[in-house]
Amino acid sequence: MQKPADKATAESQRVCPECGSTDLFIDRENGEVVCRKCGLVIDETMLDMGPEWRSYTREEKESRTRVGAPTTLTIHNKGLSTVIGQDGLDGQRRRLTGDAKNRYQRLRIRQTRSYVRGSAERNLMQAMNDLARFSDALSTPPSVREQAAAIYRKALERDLVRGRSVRIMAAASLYIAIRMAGLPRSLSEASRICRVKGKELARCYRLIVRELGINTPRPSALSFLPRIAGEADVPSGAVEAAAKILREADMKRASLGKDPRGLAAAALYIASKMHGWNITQKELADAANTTEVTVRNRYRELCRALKIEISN
DNA sequence: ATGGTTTTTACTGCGTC
DNA sequence: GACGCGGTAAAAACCAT
Repeated sequence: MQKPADKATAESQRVCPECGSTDLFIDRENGEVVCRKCGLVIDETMLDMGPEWRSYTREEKESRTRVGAPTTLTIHNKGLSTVIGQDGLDGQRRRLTGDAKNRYQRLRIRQTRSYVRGSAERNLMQAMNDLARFSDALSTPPSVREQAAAIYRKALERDLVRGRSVRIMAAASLYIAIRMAGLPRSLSEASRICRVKGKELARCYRLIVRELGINTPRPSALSFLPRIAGEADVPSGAVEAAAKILREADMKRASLGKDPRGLAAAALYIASKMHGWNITQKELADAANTTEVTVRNRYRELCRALKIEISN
């Protein structure tokens, strides 16, 4: 599914494929390389936390229906379904003999018995389509998209999709994959870009996570730093400083239960202030998609918790 | 449903450019 | 006066029970 570590070797002189910037941020915390300009995650060593399609032992592997790694999960099938007509004519539009008619009748029955599968294929086709668009819009790396596809297939298998919108379930699968990879994307962001209702996205997200027993780590404020910094035009030196602040805050348990984006914005605010760069709270709040008030509150808390003071 | 926590909305006062 | 900042109260959103 994904290659292990063969390309984690030389990330020194890389260029962002999205915007061409060479200003890449190597986030050792998450093992990612992130473009400071546009926030694209270029490379990440993703943990495959996929629930069941991974096999740990030989017997397990052999008991799987899909043996070995599938080439890709993002293609619904190879277009190999066939429909058997009912008009009692053969390929040359001649009448079939009674014998042949019976044979085809049986075939048709067998095929309609597998109707579930046919419908599942249609469903998958639609879902993979949406998934492709969404992952494109959210510029997620291919591995995440694969993961999302796997999650969706699993959800479909478990009959979680019935009665729900394919679009939303696809978006939810993608968002889960994003969370599993620890990418800096918020739910509201995902819902905006995928054009689905945030509430419903959250519902489907929870449903899948619960039913499939996936555990999604809380998004780290660290992972949001490069993006917010880029959007607010904070000098990149501030990112490291802010990261330091956040790590310390984590250590002191000062960041529990707080929105990571607000934390990241506040840390950047402190960092830039200490360096004499003037970035306003509003700019950071906008970049982080939160409010001034939240930035202020986090700012205050961080200062108090870390006992650092800004001269001013 | 309910209560606790967090974020948002809206408004105010203060200092400075 | 507009702007950035700090603070607060109340509403809304969220989460677990």
